[in-house]
Amino acid sequence: MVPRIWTLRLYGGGFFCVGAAVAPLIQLDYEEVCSVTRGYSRDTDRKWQTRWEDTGLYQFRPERVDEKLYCLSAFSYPSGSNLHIGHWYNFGLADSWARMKRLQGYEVFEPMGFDAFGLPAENYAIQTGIHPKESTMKNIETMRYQLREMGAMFDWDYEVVTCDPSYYKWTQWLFLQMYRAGLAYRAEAPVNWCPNCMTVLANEQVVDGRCERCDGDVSHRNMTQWFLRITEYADRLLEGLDDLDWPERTKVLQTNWIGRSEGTMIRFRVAGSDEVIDAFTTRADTLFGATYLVLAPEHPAVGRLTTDEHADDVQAYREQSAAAREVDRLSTEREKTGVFTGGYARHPLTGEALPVWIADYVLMSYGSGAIMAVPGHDERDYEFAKKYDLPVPRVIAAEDPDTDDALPFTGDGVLVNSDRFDGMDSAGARRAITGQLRDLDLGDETVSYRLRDWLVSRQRYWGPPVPVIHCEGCGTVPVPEEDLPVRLPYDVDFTPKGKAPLASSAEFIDAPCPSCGEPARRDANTLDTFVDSSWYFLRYPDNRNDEQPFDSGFINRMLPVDKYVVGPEHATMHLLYARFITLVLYDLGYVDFEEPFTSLTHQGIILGPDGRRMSKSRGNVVSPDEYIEQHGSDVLRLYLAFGFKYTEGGAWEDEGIRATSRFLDRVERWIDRLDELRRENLTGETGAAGDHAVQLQYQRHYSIRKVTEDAEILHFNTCIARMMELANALYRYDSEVDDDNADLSLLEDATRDLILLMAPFAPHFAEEMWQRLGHPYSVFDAEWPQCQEEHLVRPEIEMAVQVNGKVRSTINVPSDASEEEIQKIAEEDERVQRYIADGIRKVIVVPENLINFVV
RNA sequence: GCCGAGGUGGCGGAAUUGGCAGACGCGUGCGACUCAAAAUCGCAUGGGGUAACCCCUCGUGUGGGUUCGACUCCCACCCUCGGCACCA
Repeated sequence: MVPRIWTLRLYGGGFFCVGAAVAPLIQLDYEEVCSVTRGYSRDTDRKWQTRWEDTGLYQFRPERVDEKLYCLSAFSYPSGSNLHIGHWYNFGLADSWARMKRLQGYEVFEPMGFDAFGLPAENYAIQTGIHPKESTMKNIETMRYQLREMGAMFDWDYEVVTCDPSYYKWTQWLFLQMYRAGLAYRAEAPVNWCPNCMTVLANEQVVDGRCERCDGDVSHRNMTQWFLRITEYADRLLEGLDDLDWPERTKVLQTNWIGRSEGTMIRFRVAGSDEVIDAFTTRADTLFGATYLVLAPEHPAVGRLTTDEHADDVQAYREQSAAAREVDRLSTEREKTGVFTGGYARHPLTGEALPVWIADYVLMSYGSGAIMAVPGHDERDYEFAKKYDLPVPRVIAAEDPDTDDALPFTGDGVLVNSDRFDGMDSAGARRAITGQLRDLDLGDETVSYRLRDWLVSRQRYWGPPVPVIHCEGCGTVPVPEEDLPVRLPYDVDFTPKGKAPLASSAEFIDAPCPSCGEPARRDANTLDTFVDSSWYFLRYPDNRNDEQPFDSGFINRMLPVDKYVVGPEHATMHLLYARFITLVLYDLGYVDFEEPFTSLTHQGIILGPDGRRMSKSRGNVVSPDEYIEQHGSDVLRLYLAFGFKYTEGGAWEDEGIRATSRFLDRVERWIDRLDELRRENLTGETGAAGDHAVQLQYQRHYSIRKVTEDAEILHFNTCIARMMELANALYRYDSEVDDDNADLSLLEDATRDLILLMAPFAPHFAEEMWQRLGHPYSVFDAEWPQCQEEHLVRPEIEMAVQVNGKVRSTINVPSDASEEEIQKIAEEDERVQRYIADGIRKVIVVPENLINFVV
C-alpha cells in the first residue's frame, strides 16, 4: 500500500494538510502511517467513475436486445433539496441488482430521468420569484452530478426530462389519441379548492380535508375539467393483476382502490311524474325493507322532486352542504343530517309511496347518487331513520336462531315480511328479486366501482398545456398533431389568482381555430404530473425519436420492464395510471403488451435516527453527502444493503455505517496479505492444509450460492452477511495454515470470487481490487461465479439428538450413514444414554438434520 | 369500522413444504499489540439458576390447541405500522 500522507484522512473526517496539523504524526514510522491510511476512498470513486465514462462501459447495446434486461427505478423529482438517502436506497440497490444481472450476461438497460413538471417547483417559484424552469434545470444539474457520484450504471444517452418540449410533445400526443378514442372528455365536476392559496389542489395535496401547504380548510367548487376514462378499464385493470410478480399487498391495494362491487340498479318511479330515480344496492334481498329514498344533495332530480312547501328547506340544505368544509364532510362521526323533499317514489314491487329525502351521507360520485334506505339492515340508514322518526321494519332474520339479529342486522339471513320471497336465503333472494325487477323492466344486475375517472387538468402553470382549442363555432377542437407541441410560454404571471395562469397570457391563449380558422382560444389548463409519469418508461428506450413517441417495433422488444423498483406510496396512483395508459396504447395498437411492469419491488423507507420519517422540519434529515465524503460511495451503498431488510427500511444508525467501512478495510487488508503471500513464492504443498482447504471451498461455494439466490430476490442484507463469512473464512485459513502449506491458487480463486460477489454492492471498490489482483478491466465484464455443488457435500455431518423434542446432544455422522447407523451412533452417545435408559418408544430421523427419541 | 403487513436478544436483523432459534453485524465485557491512544487481532456475549465446569430451566406479542417436535400450522385476543373510510 502506498501511503498518501498528503491526503491522509482519519475517521471524523477532514483533510490533514502538510503543516501544523500533521506534526503529531511525523514521529510515526512508515508502518504506522500505513495502518491509518485507507486505500478505498472517494478518490477511488472518482477514478473509476471517470474510467467508466471514458470507456462507455455502461452504454446499452441495442444489437444485444435479445439479452436485454430492463431495470427501472422510479425517476426522480427534481425538488429544491438534493438527492437524499431514500434515492440512494432506491437507485443504489436497484443498480446493485442490475449489476449482478450484467455479470450474469444480461444486456442491462438502466435509464434515469427527471419527473420535472409539477406543483413543488411552481410553489417554490411563487415563494422565491425564481422561474420554475430555472430552478428545475438547476436542480436537475445538481442531481445529475449527485447521481454520478452514486456510481450507478445509468446510461445518460437515454435520459428523459418531462418538462422538455421533446417529451411533453408526446404527452400531448397521448392525450389527443385518447381524446379521439373517446377516452378523454370534459365535464363539470367538484374540485378541491383552497381559499387561502386561491387555487385548486390535486387530490394528493389534500390531507384529511386540509391544504397540505397552508393547512387551511379545503372546500369543493364546480369547474369544467378534463377526465380520462379509467373506469372503463376497471375490470381489465383488476384481471391483469393476477399474472404480475408484484407484492401481494400492492395488488390488494389496487383491488380495493378499484373497488368492484356487484349489485342491482333499481328504478324507482316518481309518483305523479315521468321522473325515474335509479338506486344502486348490493342488497336487493332487503328491497321490502326500503322505507324511503335518499338522494345526494347535488342529485340533478332534486329540483324537480321538491315541492313548493319544502323548497326553502331543500335549498338551504343544498347550500349548506355545498359550503361544508371538507374536514367536516369526511367525518363519519358526524351526526347524519337531511331534509325531506316533499316528493314520493313508488316501491317497484309493493307500489307503496316512499318519501324522498336528500342527505349528504349519500355521495353523488358513487353509484347513481341515490340509495334506497333500508334502516332495518343498514347502520347508516338506521341512524338516519331513528333521528327523523322513519319506520324500521325487519325483512331479514338470522338463519341460526342463536345469532343476535337485533336491528340493524346487516348480515345475510332468511327473508321475512317480503311477500312471496319469504323463506329464501339472502343470496337466493338477491337473484330472485333482481330477476323479477328485470321482468318488470324496473332494474337489473349491475357493477359499481369505487374508482372514479381520472381528473387530469390543473389550473396551474408548470405542466404540459392541454392541446385543445375552444372555438365558438366549432366547439372543442384538438390541436393538429403536426402543430405539437403546444409550447408552455415562459413569461407568465403564475401567482395564484384562482384561475388558470395560462388564461392571462395573450401570447398563449389566442389561436386560430384549426378547423375554421376563426379566432379562438386555447385551453388554459395543464396536465397533471401523473400523466407525464404514466408513460415515461415507454419513452426511455427511444428517447430521441422526434417522429413518434417511440418506435413500436423496438419498444415491443425492449418492454415490458423486467424489474421496477418504486416506493410503496405509488401503489394506487402512478402504478395504476401507468397500467391504464399501457392498456390504452395496447388497444390503439401502439404496443403489443398489456402490462408494463412484469416484476415489481417496493423499497422500504429509511427513517431518521429518531425512528421518524426524515423531514427538514423535524431536523432529522441524514444527508448522503457527508457519508460519501467521509467513507466513499460504496460504504454508503453497502451499509444500505446490509443494515436493513430491503422492503422494510428502518432508522438510520451511524454505528452501522462504520461497520461496513470496516468490512471494506478488512477485505482490502486481505488483498495486501495475498500480495505478501504471492511474493513468498509458495510451493503450493496443499496436503497439510487439506481440511482447511475443504472448509474454505465449502464457504466459498456456499457464499456464491446464497449471494446469487438472495440478491435475486433483493435480500441484500443476507448477501452481505455471506460475503463477510467468506472474508472471515479467508482470514481463518490464513491464520490456521502455515504459509509454506498454503494453497495459493485456492486463495486466489476464492479472493477473486469474493471480489466478484462484492462488485454489485461496492462497484468502485471492486474495480480497484480487481485491478490490484491483476485482472483486466473491467470487473463488470467478468463472469459471475458459479457454485460448484461438489464442494457443498461434506464427508461428515453434525446432527442434533433430541429426546422428547429437546436437544440433548449433537453427534457427527458420515454423510452417507443410514438411519439405523445414525440411531446406533446416537444411542451410544453418553449424554443421550441418560435420557433413553427407560426404553425408546419411537425414533424419528430427519436426514442431515436431527434424530428424535420418544421415550 | 373495514382491508393489508408485522410483533424474535441491549440494537439492526437471520432462520418458516414444522426439524439444533438468534446467521452476519453493531454494542458491551475481557485479553493481545502499544510508553500511550487510535486502528487491528483473539475470546465471550438471550434471560435465570450454579463458586465453577458439566448441566438444569425459561425463552420468538398474550392465552389456548394440533404434533414425536411449533418463530413456523389452527382458534381467540393484544399492540404497532400502512391503506381505505358514510362506496349503499
